Amino acid sequence: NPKMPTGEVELQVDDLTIVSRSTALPFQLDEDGVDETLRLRYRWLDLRTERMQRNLRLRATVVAAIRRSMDEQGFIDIWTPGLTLGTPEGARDFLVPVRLQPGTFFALAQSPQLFKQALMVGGFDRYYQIATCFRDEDLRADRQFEFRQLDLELAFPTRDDVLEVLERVVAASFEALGRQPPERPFPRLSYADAMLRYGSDKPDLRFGLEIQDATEVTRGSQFGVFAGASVVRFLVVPQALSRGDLAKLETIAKEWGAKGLAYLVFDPDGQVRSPIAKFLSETELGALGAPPGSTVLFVADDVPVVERVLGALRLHLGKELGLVDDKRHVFHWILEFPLFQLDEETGRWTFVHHPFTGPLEGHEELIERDPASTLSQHYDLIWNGWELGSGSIRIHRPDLQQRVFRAMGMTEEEAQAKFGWFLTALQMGAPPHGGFALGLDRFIALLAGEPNIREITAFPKVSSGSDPLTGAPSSVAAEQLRELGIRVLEEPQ
RNA sequence: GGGGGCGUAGUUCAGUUGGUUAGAACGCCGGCCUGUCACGCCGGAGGUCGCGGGUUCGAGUCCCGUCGCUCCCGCCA
Repeated sequence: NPKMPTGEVELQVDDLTIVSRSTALPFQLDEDGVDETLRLRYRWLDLRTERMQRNLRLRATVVAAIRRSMDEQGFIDIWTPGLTLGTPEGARDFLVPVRLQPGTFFALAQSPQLFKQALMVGGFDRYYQIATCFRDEDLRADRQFEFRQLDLELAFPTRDDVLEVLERVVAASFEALGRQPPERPFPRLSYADAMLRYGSDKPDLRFGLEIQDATEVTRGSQFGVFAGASVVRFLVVPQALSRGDLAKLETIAKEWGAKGLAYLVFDPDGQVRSPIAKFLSETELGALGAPPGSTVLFVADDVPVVERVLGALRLHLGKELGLVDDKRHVFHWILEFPLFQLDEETGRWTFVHHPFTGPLEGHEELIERDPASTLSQHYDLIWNGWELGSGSIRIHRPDLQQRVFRAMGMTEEEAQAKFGWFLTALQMGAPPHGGFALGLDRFIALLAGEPNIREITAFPKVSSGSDPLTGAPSSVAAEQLRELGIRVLEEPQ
């Protein structure tokens, strides 16, 4: 049968020995759409499917290419501990009780961050590792308790040196799969620009539909909502939307925190449909630059709300109206994130990414004076709207590190208690350094065209955090707990 | 912690405005078939409609609760 790959092969059987028998299978391996829990419970069968074979082989190919690229670029692979010191900041730790010292706990590493910085002080000027990280937070399509990241750090790098390393790794991965690598260097966009034009710090740049600002035009508007808002921004949708479309969009806008969604529909015949048209002058209407056959969607509010809502609408419309070109692959960098953000619970300044991120050159003296305006040397790598990873040029001077801790309301004693060993390390001739962490699972899921990272993980957990294959997690024997000096207050259901 | 979606044979699904013995395909079991290749033909087994409660003469269908899965928000330095 010429239609089959092995259609020209014919075997003549002389002798047949059955070496292994099978019971009836719980599902058929050539069928799509089998319930995922069932697939995971019998993962050894699911792994036989073409999809899983393809995905895990793709994963191995990419990992091999990454290691080759890192090796060629002069990085050496060093392991850092999985069992380490817990940190109250950041993600929740997975805690591991310690038998030899009852009442104490290790935390499973959330990232090798401080260890890799210590490696820089230790004279390994190009380190990398495919590190397993653990975070006890709710699972998502793109998040598991444990995940792998390509973790790397360099001594004496410029920001562009770091970006170059990553761009080569991405290109090597594409090449290993026989694909055309994305054009380099990847486009770069400041955080401020990204928020202004796309309402997101990880915009999908496969389509335009940029957010525009009308605050200047509407400042003295007759329309009170516009006149009173901090900012008024809008999207010009290249379609005259129906009443039903607009109602749907308003629902979305409200879900994201907007009080309402003002619109102007410019019908193809030149008519304007809108409850607010009467408030707007010819000058105001003209300044929007919306042609017939389009719709203008306004959000007027404080800056964060406007950004969030229009960012969400832009993404929704991009998909809904088919503006996203699935064949395109857009990698880009977001640069110059703020260093601090206000913690709404405590009212204190806290770090945006982690407290070891260096301030942007020239922004050092803003740390105390104007935390909100202090920009950092942090950068994110984005692929089609997915955050693939992030990195920064770190703080390598102990005095600067202390100032950043202080700006976040941390006393010297607190800083010592939490990061004392690390501050001491910085005091002993730490070289300037910086690095990156690339989320391997997300990267590979995207390369494989899979909608979630379970599909590129051999034995993943489901979103409740349990493993349908082994049944983990489980309660443990009383004797085990006694040995650890632990008493359980809540029995499992 | 919050919001949306899903849950019916082993699997994927259908199941009318609530109505009699809950169906199909594939799989499974038995039989037949000496050129098959999604083999074919004949026959058969297989259901606590996720679970619990309620409304009703009557519930797969309506209501309440609960469990599981999933997507999202919060969270994820």
